[in-house]
Amino acid sequence: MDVERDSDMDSERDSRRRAAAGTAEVKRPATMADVAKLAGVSVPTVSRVLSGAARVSPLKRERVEAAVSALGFRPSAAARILASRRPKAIAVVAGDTSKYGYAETIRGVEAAARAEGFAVAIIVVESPDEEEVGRALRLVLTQAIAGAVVLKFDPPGVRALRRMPPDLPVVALSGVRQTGVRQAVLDEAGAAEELVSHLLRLGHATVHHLPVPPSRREGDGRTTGWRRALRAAGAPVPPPLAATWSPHAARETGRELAAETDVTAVFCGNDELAMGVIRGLADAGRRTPEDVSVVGFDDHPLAALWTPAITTVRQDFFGLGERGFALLMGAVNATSNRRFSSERPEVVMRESTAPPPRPAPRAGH
Amino acid sequence: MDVERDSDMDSERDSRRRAAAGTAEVKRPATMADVAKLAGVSVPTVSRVLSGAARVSPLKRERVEAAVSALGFRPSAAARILASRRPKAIAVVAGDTSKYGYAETIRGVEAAARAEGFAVAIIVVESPDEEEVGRALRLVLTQAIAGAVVLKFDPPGVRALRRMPPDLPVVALSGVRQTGVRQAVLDEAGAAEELVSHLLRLGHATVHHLPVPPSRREGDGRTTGWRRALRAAGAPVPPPLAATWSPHAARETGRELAAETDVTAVFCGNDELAMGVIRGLADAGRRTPEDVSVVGFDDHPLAALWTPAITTVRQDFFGLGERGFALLMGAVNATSNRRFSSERPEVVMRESTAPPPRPAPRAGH
DNA sequence: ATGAAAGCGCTAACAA
DNA sequence: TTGTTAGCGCTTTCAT
Repeated sequence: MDVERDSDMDSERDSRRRAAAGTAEVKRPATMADVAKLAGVSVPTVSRVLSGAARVSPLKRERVEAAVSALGFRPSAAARILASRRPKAIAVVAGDTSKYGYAETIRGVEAAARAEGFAVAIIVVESPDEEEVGRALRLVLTQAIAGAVVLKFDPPGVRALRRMPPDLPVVALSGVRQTGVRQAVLDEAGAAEELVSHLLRLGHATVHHLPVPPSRREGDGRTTGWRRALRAAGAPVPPPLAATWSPHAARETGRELAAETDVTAVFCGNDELAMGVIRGLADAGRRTPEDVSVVGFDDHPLAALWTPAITTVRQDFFGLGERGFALLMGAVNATSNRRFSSERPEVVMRESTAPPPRPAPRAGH
Repeated sequence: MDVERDSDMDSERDSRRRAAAGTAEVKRPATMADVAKLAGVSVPTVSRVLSGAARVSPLKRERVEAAVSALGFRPSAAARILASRRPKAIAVVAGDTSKYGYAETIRGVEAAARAEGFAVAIIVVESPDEEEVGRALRLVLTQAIAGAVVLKFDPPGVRALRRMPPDLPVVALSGVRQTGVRQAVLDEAGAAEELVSHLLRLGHATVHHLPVPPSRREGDGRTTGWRRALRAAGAPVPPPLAATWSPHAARETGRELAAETDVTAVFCGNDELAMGVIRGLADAGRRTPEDVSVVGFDDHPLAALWTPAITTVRQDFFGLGERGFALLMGAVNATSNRRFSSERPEVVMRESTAPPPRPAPRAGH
């Protein structure tokens, strides 16, 4: 393994820096009192300089700044929060952090938070079990935070949201509207309905649905929109396929679907599932979109690169995260009492959809 | 948009809960003193019950617990940290959070941290600019944290690491060994060398390289391993292609590569780039692996699903994150002075590699 | 504009 | 086992 050459001195350099910072005292980190003494001012004056709140004479300000850098002083976050009662961090509670939608949403929250000087603490809730949710919540509550954003994308998120203490400012992020809770949403149902309607208009007799694991018994917004589109068109509503987050399971599903020649269109709960289905279909010799149309959801960064490029719904997860943070700040600073923010995702037509191979019995209107 | 039915009462329920928690006082959150008074014990006893540190008589313990839940008491994290000097959070500093390797690494850190009761604060450093790095660092340092894990995957990470204060426990995570800093690594160079050697043994005269944007001038571990393999085999070392993180740019590169019939093998800095290259090659009518072999790096979850399934190197980013956290805890608790942890990623053979179309002029050794 | 005094809400020593 | 006494290192009145 290659070793960086320019860094051999790092540890030595560190200890030198450490010694320089120590100045008079032994090893205890410098406090504001140390700075005040060295600068010949009072502690509150140091505080004023550092927080920039009140006006301080240029002379003292200068001496304070000099003392700060001489001592390598860094204020204690804990003391600051305790005294001011204004934590500069929020928590994000999520069932996952790695999957595309989750990761992008968190990225959006983080970017918005960082712009306001807030850090974002991540707490994942792995399962909806009572115990696991409790553990996660306890972890959230032992942090010094101003509020929390809960990703209500899945059962763990739903459970966690339900158990958030009522006096902590909370914002829920999801695809389904819910009253009573401050929340930002993406109108998934509307977009799903539009996407499925498009398939129906292409002439498909119906559209099958492979959902992602739903956050609610009734199914999530995507499933709702799918059902709505079918009903509106008078098309039969086939039972949803077995929900999964795994593209590999979806590939298996695709192979099985290949045998059923009456399925000509599949609406997948997300793009990764669509990729799996397309691959499974191909394994079994059925082509997309010539034999079977397949659509996804989310506009995963690789959806446009897939063969064929996947028709999908672009979800602005990053923006969802940003809106969630904004809502939370409104609550934290009591600067706004907006409780709801919604955006409509946009259908993106690509190559994975086409009319069914043979005119379907009851073609679209 | 559909609205959840069971939640219409939420806000009303909340206010009821709030009122119940308020009991005697107005709206100030309950403190330990309140609990102590109600339970008829001293404040330290309450503390003992809550932290479980010292033994408390069953009677008092019970009364304390009753008081706690009656008041809906939750200890102040800030006060706790200030008094105990033991923050229960760490920071992760990263140039990105969404890309596969980053997201998985963070997930690993978070999981390990959560198991120890630590929260993970994410701070992203968007660019290596002096100013941006300073901003991010300031944000890190205004948090009450026990230490930090820095993802040294890119220039922002490298810069941030360099500027971490010497008295904060820090662990670097990367693919390249560096002395002087506590770090966990993946031996990317070794694995890359193995992968490229495999291509050479297949009969390719040389292997071209499309790097990800490197963290160092000399190139990262992947590039180093590639060069080493070529040199060891006496193969020519072509100039690396233009580095990028974008699969779409890689697609363009693939299209261009299609014109150069002497390139028969391409080693991509990660799987997403490999996907782009394969797609671009296909756009131009060249097939993988019949005409051109393409390999990636990381074992992205979609690499096995791609057509053709991509030969790559499986990187255990999650494990990297876990190891990083463990190293950090060793430093924080002064319980271990291990400073280095390395794992060797594993080559995964799949379908995107084959011998070159025509026997190359100087076939493998 | 500046300093003195008084906490913020908890944990850590210490004594009992 | 329990209570008393001191802080932890800041920010916030409140004088001046």
